[in-house]
Amino acid sequence: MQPVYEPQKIEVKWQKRWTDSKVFEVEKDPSKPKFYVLEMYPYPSGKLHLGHLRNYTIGDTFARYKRMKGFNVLYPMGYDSFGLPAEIAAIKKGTPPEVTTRANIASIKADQKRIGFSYDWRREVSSIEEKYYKWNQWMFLKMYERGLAYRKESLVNWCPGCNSVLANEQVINGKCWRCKTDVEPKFLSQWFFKIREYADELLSGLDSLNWPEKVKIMQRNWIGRSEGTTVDFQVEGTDQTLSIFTTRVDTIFGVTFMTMAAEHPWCKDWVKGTEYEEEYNEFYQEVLKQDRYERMSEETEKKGVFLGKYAINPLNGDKIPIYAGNFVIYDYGAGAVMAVPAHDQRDFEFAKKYNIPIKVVIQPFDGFKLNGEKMSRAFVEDGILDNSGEFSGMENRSAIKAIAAKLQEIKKGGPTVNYKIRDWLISRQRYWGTPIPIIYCEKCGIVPVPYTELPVKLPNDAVFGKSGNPLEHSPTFMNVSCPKCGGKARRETDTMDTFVDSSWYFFRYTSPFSEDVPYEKDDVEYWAPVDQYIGGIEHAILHLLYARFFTKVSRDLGLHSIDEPFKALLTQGMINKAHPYCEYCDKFLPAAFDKDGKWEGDYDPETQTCNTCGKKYILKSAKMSKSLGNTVSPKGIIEEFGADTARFFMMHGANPEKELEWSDANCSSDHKILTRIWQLLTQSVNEFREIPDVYDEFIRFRLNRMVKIVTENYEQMLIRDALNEIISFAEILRSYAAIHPLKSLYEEAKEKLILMLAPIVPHMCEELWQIHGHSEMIALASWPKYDSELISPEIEKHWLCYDNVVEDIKNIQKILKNTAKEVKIIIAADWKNEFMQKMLKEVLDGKNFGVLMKIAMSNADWKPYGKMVKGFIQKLSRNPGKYSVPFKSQIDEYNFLKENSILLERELGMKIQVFQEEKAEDKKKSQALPGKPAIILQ
RNA sequence: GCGGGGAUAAUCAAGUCUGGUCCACGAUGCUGGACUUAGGAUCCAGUGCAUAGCGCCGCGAGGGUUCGAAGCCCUCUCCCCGCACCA
Repeated sequence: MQPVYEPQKIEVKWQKRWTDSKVFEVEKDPSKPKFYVLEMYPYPSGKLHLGHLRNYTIGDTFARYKRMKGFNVLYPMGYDSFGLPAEIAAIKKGTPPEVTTRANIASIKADQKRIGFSYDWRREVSSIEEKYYKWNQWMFLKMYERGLAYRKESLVNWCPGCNSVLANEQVINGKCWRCKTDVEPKFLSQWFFKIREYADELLSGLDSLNWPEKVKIMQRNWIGRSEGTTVDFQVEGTDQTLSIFTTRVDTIFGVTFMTMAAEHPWCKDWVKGTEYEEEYNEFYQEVLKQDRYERMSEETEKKGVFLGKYAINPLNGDKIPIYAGNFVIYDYGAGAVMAVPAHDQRDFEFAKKYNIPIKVVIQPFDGFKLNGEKMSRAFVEDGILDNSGEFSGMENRSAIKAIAAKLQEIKKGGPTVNYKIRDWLISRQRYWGTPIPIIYCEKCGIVPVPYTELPVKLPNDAVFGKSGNPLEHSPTFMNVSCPKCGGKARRETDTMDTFVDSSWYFFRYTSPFSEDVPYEKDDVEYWAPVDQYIGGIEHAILHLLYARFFTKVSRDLGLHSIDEPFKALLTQGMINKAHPYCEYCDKFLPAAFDKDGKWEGDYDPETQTCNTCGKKYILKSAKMSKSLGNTVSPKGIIEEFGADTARFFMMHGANPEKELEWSDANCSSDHKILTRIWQLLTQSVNEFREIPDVYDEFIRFRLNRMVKIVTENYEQMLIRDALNEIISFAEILRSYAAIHPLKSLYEEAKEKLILMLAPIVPHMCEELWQIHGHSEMIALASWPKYDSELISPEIEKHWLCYDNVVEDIKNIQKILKNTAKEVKIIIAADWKNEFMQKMLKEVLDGKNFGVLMKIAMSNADWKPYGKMVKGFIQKLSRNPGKYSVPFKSQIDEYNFLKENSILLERELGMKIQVFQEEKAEDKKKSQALPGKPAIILQ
């Protein structure tokens, strides 16, 4: 009896066998090629969602494929388990963060196991474990020793929602990346990692990576390398020098004022006790109050106040007034800019507002002379230097180099490279993170915790819900004695950004049990770098930049010799779902239910109307989100159809990098497809053939072609394309099964089909593999090879010709309403074959109609068919690509179709006769072309 | 504003790099049929127009290159994403 497809049963069974037999547990083995597949480890927020399911299914499919290809595959999983949500839960519900977190990990892990991912679970890493975060602290101390970790007071991003500061990378459009609250500027003393020190290498390293270009561009822009010149402006009456950065040093003779960031500490000093103090203070307060990102917007009016000081232009000695302005960024460059109103639009507007002179120093190439007083906007294009001392008359591009050289010569600056990226602020005023291993001693100041005292553990007596960091309310944590002098001291209460945790976890996987070092060098150097990393685009800058930085730092600490952590990166597409959208209100209509399950959405599903305006809504693709209420739970799919269907849907819906549209209909149809394949592969064939048949050749051709295409697609992670090829071969195999197949070939085809599917639907394939008599698991079976001789372009052409004949016959049958019972196939005359082959060459050679006719008519064999020849040449020259000659000669074509007429009869259920044109009598015979025989239905 | 990616049949979506059996993969939906008491089950077929097949139309709009364009080039329209006073 044919076994029934029972996913719930077989899936759990095979999951247990995989665990029991430890098939996915790997050790380093220098004799085998390694492959490291990794998905971004999740924040355990409770439940696995479809995005996770997709991410891990992509990775698991690829890992399983690489394993079958003979690689020693490292494929681990872990949890990015520190972070704010657990702490918020502690404040709201009183449950300690650790309890919430561990419960969430257990829940998400159970879901992952039920889907059957092939992780080496022994290597699980969780950042909340002391044995893990100890090494965060160790790294911090190493970086502190090297000056790569430092504490500084500066203007930072404060998120009132999280009650903590954020790194620049974590501020998206002025809002917190996590909770979307508007961030505020604050002056605070905080810990930083000196990522700028590595800016150049982080930039150049991108070139070697097999990453999406988009992500590389985003990182390049973020790092923001800019070549320019530093110019030292002495501040008159002080010993201070403003070393400003400019990319337009060619305009230096046109500087008529300087602008400082209002926050710059010098501003306050300069105005102290002067007539400018009051005005400045007012201005400063206004700037501070302004929303930081509103202030940055280009529309905001440019404002400033004079500070009562002057700077000296190092090249011409001009005395230039210094202003504080609201548009200068404090932590880019020197926090001050030289202003050239004639050649910079922003400076121009500022100068107009405050009546500052406009001095033209670059004149257009076209000879038109600009006049500073009459200009209505700045002239920012290239031109010839004017009013610029010894540089006047120079073309401005070359003047940049000349002036920079001059500045260098007189020791007032010179060529400089500047970066937009700022150091990584890692302090967080939160409990649930890695404590920063620093002690503040009343006498000794900042004292690092000795290595022997690591880890600095999180205390159990922290109180949640009070204002500020819970660690401040833990006396056992706070109060310590100084490791140096033994005196009274207190601990740093800031914890580290959780992005520190995720910056090296991929190395820990390679060496999860090491105790004296973060990871063993041997292990890392065997397994790393990650060969294929898979995750969301949202980390294009954040995690992917920090991890690269950490890799370079740890390399320089001698921990390993790897430059880049992730060789190849795949960013998976979003998951969307068609959702009600009101065109009149111009918004998506959220779905919602109240506590008792009563409908509370913004639309009426019965009448398909919008609740606001009452008009009909349309369905539009929307990103799955809690706020729209259009999420789908993987659990539901697994309960209804099984894990393999869930996986199959994820892989079949779209290629990994593309957006995937969720649809219930597609999901159940995918389950049908799987069930059909199961039936095909488990049905018994009653009668086999002994004698080979032409159809066997066709099957052999399609089988080998399928293996080739599928292999190539898997290799490029085009899993959907691979799957489509598999499905279409399954249909061919079904028709083969129906015609008493050759036993050996049929079995071979079935097994290869199972092998091709195994990475995607592993449980079903293990079961099928066993049903086919294998005692070894398919998880470790080897990937089949294909015979490229069987899929030569020539053979492909032959079968294409066959397909065309079938299609043509079906076409005519359709028109005749299936009344014909017999088919005559007439193969084009031999001269036509030769004619087409030769003339095709001439046409592609670019000869025109007249010449072609002359050539053809000079051939005695073709001359008798003058009229026909003319028609052919006309057709040929219109589009030669449409005509190909699949067979060497008429007789080859005849034999091929004659042999395959049995197949045609089977496929079409009609009697087939094949003739040569020369021996046929029907009028239509003249229509026959090589590879396209004339067809007559009767 | 700058940078990147798109627009393909009723819908989702492949093909675009490397122009030529593309009368555009695959799936959904729809239509018809088979099996049926019935089916939202299963299976088969069809799904631009024309037609005893070889033709025509068609890949956002318009133009161009070519023997030949969904693909290459130019112009335009619209959509998405990232950055955004960076001196």
